Amino acid sequence: MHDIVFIRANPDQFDAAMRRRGAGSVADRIVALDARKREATTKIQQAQSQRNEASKAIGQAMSRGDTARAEALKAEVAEIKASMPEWEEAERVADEELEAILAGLPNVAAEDVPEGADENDNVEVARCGEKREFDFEPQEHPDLGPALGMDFKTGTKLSGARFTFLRGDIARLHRALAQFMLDQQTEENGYTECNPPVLVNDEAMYGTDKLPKFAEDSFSTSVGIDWESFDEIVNEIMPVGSRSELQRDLIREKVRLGVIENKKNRRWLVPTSEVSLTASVADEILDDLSEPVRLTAHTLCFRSEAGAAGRDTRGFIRQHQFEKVELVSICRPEDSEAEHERMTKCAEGILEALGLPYRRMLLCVGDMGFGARKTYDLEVWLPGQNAWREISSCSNTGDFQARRMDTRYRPDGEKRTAFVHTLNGSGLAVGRTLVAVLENYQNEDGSVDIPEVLHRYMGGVTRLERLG
RNA sequence: GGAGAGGUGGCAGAGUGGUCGAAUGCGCCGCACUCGAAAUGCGGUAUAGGGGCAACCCUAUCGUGGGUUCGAAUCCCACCCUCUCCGCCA
Repeated sequence: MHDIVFIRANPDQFDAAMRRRGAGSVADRIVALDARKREATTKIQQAQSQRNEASKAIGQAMSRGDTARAEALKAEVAEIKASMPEWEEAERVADEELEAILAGLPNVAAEDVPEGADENDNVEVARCGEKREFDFEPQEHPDLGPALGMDFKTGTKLSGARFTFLRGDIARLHRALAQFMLDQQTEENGYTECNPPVLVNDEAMYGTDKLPKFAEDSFSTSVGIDWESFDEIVNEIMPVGSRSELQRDLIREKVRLGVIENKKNRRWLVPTSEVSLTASVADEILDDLSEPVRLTAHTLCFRSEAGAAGRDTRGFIRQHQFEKVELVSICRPEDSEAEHERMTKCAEGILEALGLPYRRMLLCVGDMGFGARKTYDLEVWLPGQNAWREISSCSNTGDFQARRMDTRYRPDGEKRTAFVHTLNGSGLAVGRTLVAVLENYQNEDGSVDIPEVLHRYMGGVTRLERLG
């Protein structure tokens, strides 16, 4: 969410920033709506002020027993109030449109974010670790995995495409990775371990900029069936006189199957625990931010992958359900750049401990997410695919989410409040890390060595062997 | 799911139609007393929006959204949340 006061004062600068992010020029429209809204607000407030004064006088007249005076004043108030609905409507209309426009605009990119259209324009800023020399042709994980218990067939049988069933030691290795990541982030890097809900309400999703624009990317849930709204829906589709019992039953069945959505008890499956962790401070005024609030959680994440039809359909890279250890920081504006660097290092530390080669990419404006000011992606080397693949994304959102969530702090010694900055990063995506371990630590016979740091989580198992 | 109770400032808690942004207590800040501290006394202590160079003024906010009324923390409706008991459940 953007600062309307800033847009009002710097419309050209704002337009330039939005054009940079591929949004059109909107400042004129915003400023006009804002002016119209404030005009209406002022009119309403003036009327309210007069009404309040007159009402007070009526109270005084009544207590004196001067009913004639009271009646005269009542007539006066009626006149004052007559003009209000019109202005209230004008305010509502302007405000709704203004909100709709503002909620759909991406964050302003930081100045040091490179220009560019897509991932090809991202800039490599660092590379770490040595690519392993293979004396055989390394396999891709979808070829390697099934013999080790990565069962794509059963996943598909249960849930459809993009679901996988892990069985045996590979399932344990997956858990070990998550445990290790969580331990490192809490023990070494000072993050507080959290275990948040993964089913959240609209407010949490809106505050972390997943709504309203990206509703299609997440799964939503509902509880039971709201039969009262059902009747409304049925009447809308088909007025009472015109429908047969059969048609009514069909509609009823559609509601039951969720074809017609029941919004009443809706909750969202989080696409990332960034949503739960960040929104945990929504509506708060934080007292002390001299040290950033650092939160981490290992949770399931759910994504519809609506925009990725056909991409990465093979393998474990892009699943509807996956696990991730998330890092979130809440800090003062002056600390967020340093915190962004620190957070990225915390994510990199996992790759280094696992001995996985990676590179750090600074995303160009065209490839950045909606809410980000600046983003680093970490890409891990996959020798089987002979490619770098994203395994972490660390973003500074500045005050963009804080404004949506209304999260503030009190700067030292000041009476006023100011918006915090929020940052989020993966430390790391667990499933993709499993893929990286498989491809980087594979042996010619199809077994996979388990990195040393994971041994203490594996109960004596040091290698994944082919099953049966 | 059934029955009941309730949601008021940082916290506790009063307030059932008018001068209530809201008593009182606690906490916090300042001042006085004191060598210093405690105790005591006095004063202050919400957020947001709009207007003004400023002092300051206006408006809104008592879970949320509607409604009744000249006027709503107070009355009515819907929703959300919390607690207690019963039922069910990992």
